[in-house]
Amino acid sequence: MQFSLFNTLTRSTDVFVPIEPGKVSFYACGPTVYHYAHIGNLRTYIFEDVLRRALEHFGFTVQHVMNITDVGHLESDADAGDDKMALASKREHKSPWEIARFYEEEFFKDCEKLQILKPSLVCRATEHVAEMQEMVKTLEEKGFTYTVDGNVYYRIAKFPEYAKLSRRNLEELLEGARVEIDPRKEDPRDFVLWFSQSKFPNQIMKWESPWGVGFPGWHIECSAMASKYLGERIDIHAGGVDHISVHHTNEIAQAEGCFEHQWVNYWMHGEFLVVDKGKMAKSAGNFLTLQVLIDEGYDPLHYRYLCLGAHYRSQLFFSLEALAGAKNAFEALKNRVISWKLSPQKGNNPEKVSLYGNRFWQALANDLDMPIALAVLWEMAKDQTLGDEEKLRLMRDFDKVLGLGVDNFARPTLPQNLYDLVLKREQARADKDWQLADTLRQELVAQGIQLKDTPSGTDWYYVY
RNA sequence: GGUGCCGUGCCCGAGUGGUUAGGGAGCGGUCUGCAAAACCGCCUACAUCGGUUCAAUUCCGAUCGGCACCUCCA
Repeated sequence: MQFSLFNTLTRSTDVFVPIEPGKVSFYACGPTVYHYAHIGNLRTYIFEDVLRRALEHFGFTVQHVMNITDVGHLESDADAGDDKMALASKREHKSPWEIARFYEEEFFKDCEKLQILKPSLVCRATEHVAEMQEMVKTLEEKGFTYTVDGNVYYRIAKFPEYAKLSRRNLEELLEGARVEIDPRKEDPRDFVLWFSQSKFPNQIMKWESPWGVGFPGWHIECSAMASKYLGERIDIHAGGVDHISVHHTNEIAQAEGCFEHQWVNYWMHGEFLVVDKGKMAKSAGNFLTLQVLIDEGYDPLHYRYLCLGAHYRSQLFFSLEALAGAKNAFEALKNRVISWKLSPQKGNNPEKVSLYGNRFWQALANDLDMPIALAVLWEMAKDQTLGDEEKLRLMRDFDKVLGLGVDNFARPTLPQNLYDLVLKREQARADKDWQLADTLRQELVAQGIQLKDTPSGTDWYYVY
């Protein structure tokens, strides 16, 4: 099966061919850890997780590296009132390092709840400042930089392919520049590799450097760490669409300036989660964390399921109504799977089984077309010519990329007092005391337990 | 202001030049002691206006609307 992916670099869906047969080097831009991740951020990590799982299914050994940006935005004098968490942390008298570590841990807790596989390797920017400085030095030696007042700038003019990923022309960038221009720059489009003269004079995180005491520019960490762990040639580099025109463009300029050859073969970008007022952002009002959804009574996997329903390159319109729909679908699917587990009919339809398997994986192989894959999954689940055992086998296979935790789906065990009620009602039914039976059922419903009378006995499940 | 993407039924969301994915919600039926689940059926679509075509939701153009990027940002 040919596995194809949409490559931002070529703007086309290309057959994936790794540099080294059977192996994939995969770098995913990680979180900036001075705040909780919001569900928009998490959508991107779910996309990357599906990508990684799909690669593994198709037989590749994936070396998945993710950075933690724990420097760069931790100025002690953040824009007043803008970053509530930073202010809160300040009140708690935590250092930037403590803040960073705290949110890094929170981030991975969220990922775990969403069943996002942990990267093979996680690297922190603060622990790789030396590597970044080395890269800046190399760029300096090759003439890609200039230094003014201790700030080292990347000279865009020296890298003609600068716009190859964003496909913007440089004049447009100039015209569009709406931010204040650093007068030290030769060209407004140049960017900083090392700051010794920050616009944030109270920066707490500082390092010695050949250019002065300061801190690295926003983009150098990814170039330096990705290259350190994955080499000078990388198969896949992924992130959010917002990174195309600045962050990844600058990463390319840095890395390819150093190596003098193509750095990354496939660039992949996940689209945004959007809400009424636009993309989810840190402005108050549309900033939802996973915990908020949990507090609203949702399982993190409901959110994962919601994300799986949309293609990663399409914006997803988030609403609680949409999430509720995902929740209902997920719970219904879960209950089906549990019923397959409880009374597995063998079934004997190997042709159909392999057909469904092929269609599902074919969809994934077509640039991770998860919406189509889910449609195949539902068709399979409702196919009465398949046995439960066959369906379960397919679901377990599909779950390798869905990551919904099919193996964990189980009929809940009831607390003794509720189980006693179930038994009591069964006795009432046997006695044909329908009134008592219905009363008992209502009591259980009030406790969130829905009963299901079947020819082989009474079954139960939680209603959410 | 510049650039790009998008506008699908109550909601989320695929897709295709002609036979209308999938899920959720709703409605009706079968089943059930009654339910629930399941199954069957129904219900709402392709922003607007032109054009190309035997035929357009699908191609082209315009308009309106939304979003994103150009600036830290998933």
